[in-house]
Amino acid sequence: MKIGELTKITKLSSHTLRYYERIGLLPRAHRSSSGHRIYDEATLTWLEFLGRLKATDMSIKEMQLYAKMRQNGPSTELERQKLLEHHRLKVRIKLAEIKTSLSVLDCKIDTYAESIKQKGKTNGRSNHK
Amino acid sequence: MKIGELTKITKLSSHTLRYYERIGLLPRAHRSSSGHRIYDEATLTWLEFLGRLKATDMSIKEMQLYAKMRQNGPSTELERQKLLEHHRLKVRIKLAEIKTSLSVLDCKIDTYAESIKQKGKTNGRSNHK
DNA sequence: CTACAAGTTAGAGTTCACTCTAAGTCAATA
DNA sequence: TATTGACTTAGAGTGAACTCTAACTTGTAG
Repeated sequence: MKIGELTKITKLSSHTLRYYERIGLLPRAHRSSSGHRIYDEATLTWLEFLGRLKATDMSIKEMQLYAKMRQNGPSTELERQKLLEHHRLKVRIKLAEIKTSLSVLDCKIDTYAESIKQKGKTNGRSNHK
Repeated sequence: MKIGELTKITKLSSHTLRYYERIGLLPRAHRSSSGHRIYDEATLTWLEFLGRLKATDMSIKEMQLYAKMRQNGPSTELERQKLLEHHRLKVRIKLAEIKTSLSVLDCKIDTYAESIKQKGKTNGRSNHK
């Protein structure tokens, strides 16, 4: 498939896709006779996985490292596993942090709800005319 | 308390604390006779809450809006509640996304574990000498 | 009294992750 | 044949959130 089709599937701009290739997140795509990039299914699968890493806030630098190891074949599998385990740990910590913050948010919202309800009551009494 | 003490408690640099004041995330701190900033408990509490917003990836722009409403007193409580509810929704979505990605990560790590175990077996057989 | 650590300001610099521009090529349609 | 639109490249520009610099003043320990 051509770059335009891939932008539709991945919601990444063609600029971004070319940028990813430039910095080594994507392997150099095959070119058509006219020099246009031709992508295959494997690239799509890889982009989907990159999306997961991005969704969990992995930095481009770390993704580049992972991508490079992947290019270097099966001998890097143990390293790759370790990189992902390390990342997973950070994500778990972040997840716990978000959960805590979310309950603080819940609490704050409840406080506002209480306060606003209270104001309503007061206004009700004082605005009787 | 002075800025140095606050940096130790909040783990934010004095640069950042002054930056926050400059952009309106923190109200202008009282100054000592010599012009040094003097912070009170309320500022610390507010910084802790800002930390929760930051931990859930609220942008500085949105925090500025919230901070401004806060400065404008109780009449903005309903607006503030709505802002937080809107933010909470985004956080919940992000949380779900992270959970999904985390299980993809688990799966990938398992795949590596399997593959490496398999390699171990093969080597064990072929390296019997 | 002298160091020196900690504070002040305005404003410049950095990093990240894109995002866009300019100038050009190529493929398909009216 | 002319135009339209998708593609190519190298490289410049952007916005977010800090982070640091320079030049200066102030507070405290020896």
